[in-house]
Amino acid sequence: MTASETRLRADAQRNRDQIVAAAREMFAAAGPDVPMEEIARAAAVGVGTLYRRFPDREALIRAVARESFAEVLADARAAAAEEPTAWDALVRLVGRSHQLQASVQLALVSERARNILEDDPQTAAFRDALMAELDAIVEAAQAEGAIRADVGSGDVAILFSLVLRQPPAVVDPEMLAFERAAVLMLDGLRSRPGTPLPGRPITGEDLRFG
Amino acid sequence: MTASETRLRADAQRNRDQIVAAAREMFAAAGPDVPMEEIARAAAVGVGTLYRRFPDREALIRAVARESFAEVLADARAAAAEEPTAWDALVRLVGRSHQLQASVQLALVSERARNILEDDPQTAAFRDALMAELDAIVEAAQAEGAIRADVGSGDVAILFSLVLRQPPAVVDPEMLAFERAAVLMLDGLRSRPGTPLPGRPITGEDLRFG
Amino acid sequence: MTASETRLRADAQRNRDQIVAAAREMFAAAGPDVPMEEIARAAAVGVGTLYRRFPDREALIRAVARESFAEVLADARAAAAEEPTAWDALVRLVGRSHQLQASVQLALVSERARNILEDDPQTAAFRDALMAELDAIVEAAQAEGAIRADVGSGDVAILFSLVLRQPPAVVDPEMLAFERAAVLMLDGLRSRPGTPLPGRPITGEDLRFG
Amino acid sequence: MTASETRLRADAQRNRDQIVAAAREMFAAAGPDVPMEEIARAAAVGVGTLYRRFPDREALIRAVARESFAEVLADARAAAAEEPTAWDALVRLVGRSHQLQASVQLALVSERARNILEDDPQTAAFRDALMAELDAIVEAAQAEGAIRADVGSGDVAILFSLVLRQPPAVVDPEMLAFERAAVLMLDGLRSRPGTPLPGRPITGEDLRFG
DNA sequence: CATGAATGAGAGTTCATTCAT
DNA sequence: GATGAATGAACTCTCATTCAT
Repeated sequence: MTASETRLRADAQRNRDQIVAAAREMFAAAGPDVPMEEIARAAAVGVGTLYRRFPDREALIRAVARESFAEVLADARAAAAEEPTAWDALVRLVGRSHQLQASVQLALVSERARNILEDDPQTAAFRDALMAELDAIVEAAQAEGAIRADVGSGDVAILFSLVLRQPPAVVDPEMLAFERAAVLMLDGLRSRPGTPLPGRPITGEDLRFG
Repeated sequence: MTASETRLRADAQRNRDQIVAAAREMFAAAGPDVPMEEIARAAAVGVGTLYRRFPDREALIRAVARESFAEVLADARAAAAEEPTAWDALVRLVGRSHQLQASVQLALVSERARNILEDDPQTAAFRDALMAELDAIVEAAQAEGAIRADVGSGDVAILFSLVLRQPPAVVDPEMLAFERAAVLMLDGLRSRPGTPLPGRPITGEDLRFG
Repeated sequence: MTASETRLRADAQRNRDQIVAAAREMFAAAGPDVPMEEIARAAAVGVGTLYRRFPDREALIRAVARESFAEVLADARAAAAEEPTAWDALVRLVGRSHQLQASVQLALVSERARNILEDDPQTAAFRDALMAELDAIVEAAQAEGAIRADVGSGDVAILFSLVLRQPPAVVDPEMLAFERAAVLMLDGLRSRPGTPLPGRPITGEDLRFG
Repeated sequence: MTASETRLRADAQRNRDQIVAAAREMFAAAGPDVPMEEIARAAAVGVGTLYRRFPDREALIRAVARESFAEVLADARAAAAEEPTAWDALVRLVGRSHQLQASVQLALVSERARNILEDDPQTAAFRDALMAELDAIVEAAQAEGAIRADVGSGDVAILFSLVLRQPPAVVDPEMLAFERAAVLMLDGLRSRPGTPLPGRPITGEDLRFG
């Protein structure tokens, strides 16, 4: 999708997609240090092919992050457009946990990945767009009176990032533990006489730098 | 302190302590894969000494986890004993975030560490004791009418584990972002007409197995 | 031009020529191990094309060496025919340093290339013809009384090969360092009461085998 | 011998020496790209040991070059001190061809090695000392009337570097081909009505930079 | 006991060569 | 015929672990 990437041959494109998909899963499952060879195997290609497409691990991480971010962004826009209220949009976004994981993993959890993505303009662009979307939703939700006025979109983003991290996998999914946690967090955001918060609302801007 | 470890000579004990302390910091800072040699260097001992005390990396991880868990457990007991209400005890526990991090990191975040600790009876014992303590606190808080009745101590543990993970380090600490998130979560637990939760309360028992 | 190479289509021939020319430059500049892909790129063809024409690196090395030797041979013949004295022919040959480099590089400096060329009859034929030419020139120069009688054409060839190797590139070309070295060596060959030489004259024959 | 290298344990020192010796031979025989594993095998150590002592190939190249240069320098000083005339000292130096090879190989022939050594202050220091020694010898030889006045020590260094390069190995050593070439070159330097040289004498200074 | 040297397996990366388009 | 994609072997370098000093 980059300007600098000319159209690939059909089979090459298929391989590329398989690689990114495999990497995405393996990064989510085992962190950004999984052996390249395993990623290649999972994508059913040789290592050489992987390296032809992505000069090094960093390039692959960037590619995965971009794709993930793009999906999340699309999701956020769809939620804002389709849900009747901003609050409903927020609820829907949290519900997407599974799809958000890979990106959140990479973007926020791993030290290494963070450093890499920090310098990637494309990722930065996606993140900015995503924060802009969230800004709008949060503001609208506050106008609706649905969530407390003393939080900013940065606060919401952080809460989201917390619930959406790779679940410890220690809990039986049938137990809906994370769904419950999400509801509890949303309830904490609700517009009601709550405990006063320390500091000042965290904005999207506040999350821009490390 | 293990039964299997006979009393060490004073200097040997000092070495052991330095090693665990160094390992704890480095695990927290750089994950459970930091080179053993670096840990040794940080502890000002040779690798040989490290290996004499801990036969392999797993043993070291277990030792660090045990120590961290022991501190958290002591903390929880102190909170229960010293705070006027169970709710205050909960608030105090969340506030301890910084001290909890290392253990939570190891115990919950890293896939690898999780697998190792899963089979360690000592760690299991600490975890059980900790969950028992939390059970009591949560129950008392519910009796006080401080938190909603439809949550279990497992729900609370999960919420805690979420806020206590290694913070993304992307946010200026002056901004108090994590303190704010903690308050929002606690507010979600408050006894008030909240959104109905899916599933059933998660108990401490529910967290026992993967 | 080989018997085994049937006449190529015009464009194929152009490709072949570009490849050899590119290889020649890159071998001279970066040794006989330059990536095949880079040679292909420099020749503005795909690797596949390169491999269609030259089954492997050795074949390409041979082709470059043959072409270079052919040029040197032509040069030597022209010098012998056109210069008034044999001595002048020798001087002119040394002066050709630049054009000789690529071939000398490949033929004499790189261990690997030497081994490859050793078994190539075409290269051997060129070398033999070249030595024959040099034989004649040296003999004539001795008859002229221009150079000492106690050297053979093999001695002269070795001296030439020394000055003609890839210059260390450490010296400013404006300084004429290699031109000066060439003159000094030629002066050493001059017919004058010189230091007696050890051993016996080296002939062209003597250089035939490794 | 570096200030930064604390005294090694006896066995470690022995290994280190074996490694440098092995590397020296293999570099001379097969260029600066020989597989590290082969060097290790030749030195009868594991690769790990090699890498513990020399963090990467460049460090090893530097070590070999330093050692070689040091020997050459000692040799030059001894020659200047022990030989009756400066001319004899020059003759003796050229005769050392075999011992000079490795250093000359590394320092002057391989593009790669040159780049590495260019930035190494120790190597630079050795080279400067060596050039100073040669300066003195050449000047003395000119005062003796033994060599022509229109050459500088840089000219002599270049001539030396030419004869001392790795001999093509194509010639039977019994034939004394290189000894003969050396004599021819020395004869070219002799003080006699010779061909006028182009440019101006090359000094040691002139060789300092690329 | 402590130390740090040595080992060797394995991960990342490059490139010659083959082959589908 | 030409192209550039894919493969896999080879090489460099790192690090857990063992062992001589």
